[in-house]
Amino acid sequence: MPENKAPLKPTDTELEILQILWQNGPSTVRLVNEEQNKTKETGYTTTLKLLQIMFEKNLVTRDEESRSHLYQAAVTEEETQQSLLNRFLDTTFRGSAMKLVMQALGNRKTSPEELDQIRHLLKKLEDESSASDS
Amino acid sequence: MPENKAPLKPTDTELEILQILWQNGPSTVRLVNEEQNKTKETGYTTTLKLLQIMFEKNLVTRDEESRSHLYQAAVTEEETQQSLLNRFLDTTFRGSAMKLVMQALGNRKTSPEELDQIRHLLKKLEDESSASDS
DNA sequence: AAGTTTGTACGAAAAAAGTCGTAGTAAATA
DNA sequence: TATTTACTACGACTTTTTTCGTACAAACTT
Repeated sequence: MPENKAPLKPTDTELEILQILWQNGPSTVRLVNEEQNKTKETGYTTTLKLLQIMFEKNLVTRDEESRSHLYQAAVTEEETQQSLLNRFLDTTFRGSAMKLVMQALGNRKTSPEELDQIRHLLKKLEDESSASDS
Repeated sequence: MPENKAPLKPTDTELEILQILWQNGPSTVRLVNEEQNKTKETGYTTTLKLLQIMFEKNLVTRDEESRSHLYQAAVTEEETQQSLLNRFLDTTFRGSAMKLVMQALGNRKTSPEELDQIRHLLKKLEDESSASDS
C-alpha cells in the first residue's frame, strides 16, 4: 500500500518526464533527455535536475548501482491520470463528469469500436448500480 | 467571429476568475474578490491586478462607464473547456479520449439519468458517422 | 468643505517552475 | 598514465504567475 499523502500534482514538465518513464521503463537521464529533445530542446542538466527534484518529491525512484542512475516512475500512470482528472473536472467542468464526457466525445472523432467499448462500460455501470440498490 | 489567435490557456487563477464571471455575469472587482474569498483569502488589489492582466490578454472585456468597472468574460465557458480539454487529453491521456471517458465514468458515481444522456449521445454520434459514410 | 471610503493604476516583491553553468569524479581511451 | 568523455551534485539565474503596497482620484458623509 503506497503511503502517498499528497494529492499528486506533477507540473507540466514533470508529467512529460513521467510519460517518458511510463513508456520506456527505467531510464537513464540521458535517455529521458533524448526523448525530451524530440519534442523540445532541453539541456542535459535541466533534465537531470528535474529528475533529482522528482526524486525528492518521490515521484520517481532511482537505482544508483551503476554510475548512470536508472530512474523509474514511482507513481502509476492510472493513479496519476485519475488524480489529475479529478482536479481537472473540478476546476474546468465544475465537477460535472457528464459534461466533460459529452465534450470529449462530441468534439473528437471517436471510432465506432471505441463507441462500442463505451457502450459496454455504460451497461456495466448500470448493472452495478442496480445491483447495489438491493 | 472572434479573432482569437492564441490557443487559450488561462492559468489556474485566471480560470477561477473566469468561472466566477461565467456564473455571475458582468461583475465588479469587488464582487469577484468576494467570491474568491469564499474559497481562498485574496487581497482586493490582487484580484484587481489579475483582472487587469486578463483584460490585456483579452480574456475579459470591461465597461468603464461607471467608476467601478464591470468586467465580463470575453471567452465562453464552452470554448475554454474545449481548449483545455484538448490540451489535457494530449498531456495526460496521450490523446485517447476513450481512456479519459472510461476513467471519468468509471471512477465517479454517475446517475442513471446521466448515463442515459450519454447513451443518447452515443446513438447520435453513431447515426452521424454512418450518415456521413454515404 | 474636510474627511473617510471606495475605486483604479502600476511597480515591484514573493513564489513557483524551469533552465543552466560550473565543479568534481569515475570511466573509457589514446 | 595522460587526456578526454560521461556522469552527478548543486547553486544560482530566468521566466512565469501571484500577491501586494503605495499613490492618487472620484464620490460619498458629516
